[in-house]
Amino acid sequence: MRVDDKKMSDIDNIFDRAASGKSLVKKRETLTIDYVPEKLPFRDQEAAALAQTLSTVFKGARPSNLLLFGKPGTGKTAVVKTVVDRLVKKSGALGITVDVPIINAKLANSAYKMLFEIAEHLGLNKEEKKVVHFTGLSMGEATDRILQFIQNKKMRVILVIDEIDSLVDRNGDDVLYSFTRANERMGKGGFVSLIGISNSLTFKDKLDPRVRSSLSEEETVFNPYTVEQLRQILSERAKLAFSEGAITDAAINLCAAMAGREHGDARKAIDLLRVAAELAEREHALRVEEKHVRAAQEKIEKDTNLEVIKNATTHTKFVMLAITKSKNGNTGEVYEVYSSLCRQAEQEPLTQRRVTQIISELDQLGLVSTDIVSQGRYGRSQKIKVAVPLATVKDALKDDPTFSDLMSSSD
DNA sequence: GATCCACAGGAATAGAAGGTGT
DNA sequence: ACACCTTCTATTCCTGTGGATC
Repeated sequence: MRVDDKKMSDIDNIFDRAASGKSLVKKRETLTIDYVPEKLPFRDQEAAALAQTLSTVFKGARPSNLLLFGKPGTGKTAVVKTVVDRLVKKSGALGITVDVPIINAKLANSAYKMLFEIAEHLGLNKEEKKVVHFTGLSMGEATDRILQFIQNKKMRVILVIDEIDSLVDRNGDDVLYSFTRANERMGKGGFVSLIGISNSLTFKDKLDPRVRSSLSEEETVFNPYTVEQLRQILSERAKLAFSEGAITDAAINLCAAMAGREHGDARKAIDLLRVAAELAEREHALRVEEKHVRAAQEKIEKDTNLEVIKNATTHTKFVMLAITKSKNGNTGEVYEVYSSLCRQAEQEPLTQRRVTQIISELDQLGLVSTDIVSQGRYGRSQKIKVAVPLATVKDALKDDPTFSDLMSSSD
């Protein structure tokens, strides 16, 4: 009876809210990462410096290459986006055409796909037939075609490569070398400037010295936001996003504090805010409170982990399961458990070498934690532990038919 | 102190998948 | 039709090593 009452009143609440046209969030898009506010608080200096560098383009010259450093969520991409936006508008007004493709190297997933995206942005594939496809050509060939195109059209290009460190990790700096060298080969009229955005401060060490000096003609470091700065950013954003009184100050403060605990990550702070709002709306709360923020934190973590495990290859899943099932978690034991799981599922186990590699991949993703311990005479091994709740692993694996038997068979 | 375990993790390479130009 | 491209997964072969036990 009571349950029914509660359900009825819930339904009433939904109707009431809908009827009064009131919901917690009034402008949802302002809570996404893609949304870039008009003015970025606490980043005036950096924006001005960037604008200064790029302004060279209006004098008809090539702006210096530029490297931006900073931890995730410190506003690097946002600053670039706002400045570039203004630049493009201004150049339109002045009748100077500047092309500013913004490419995310990490999302592109490979150097080749990145080149393909650059080609798309610059319109190579619209102008002529068959210029750069998404595979098949050699890297050098694809790069040459892009540069040739720029040269022929005398284009002014400021190429922004976000997460440039992941590009270099995967493919080395050959592509960057070609782009930095391009200007020497290019006649008058056209040019390419590079703006690299890097999360890693040690990124420069991985570069060939020639590329390094050329790429970082200028550089800017973005420092993490302080908790107080995060709080201000959030409350400003909340004013835009939420209806009057739909979120408590305490909730905002908590978001700021949680995101600040890591390294002043504004992206994370805003993610928290958005998910907290979603959770609050789902339970038809009158406003977003601290408990929603806490729940949001858990949900975000769980969702990303869930996603990663679900999309892993079968053997990676086997390894993950083997780690949860192994007792003391050293490599030999995990491999034993893994092999027997494979046999149960009638699959050929991979070599140990490959399994250690998979384990270190899992480690990098933060799904497991490893610790190298030496037991003297008894060898040297890793101690591997799962770093996510067991329930998350089970949740992720239960949809995969290969694992349904294994999961139910023991514990 | 020397030894020696039980691995860690680098290097080279293969081959399949999804493509290219000529 | 054929040589050749990149990327990803996986294998083979290999050298390196921290510290408890001899």
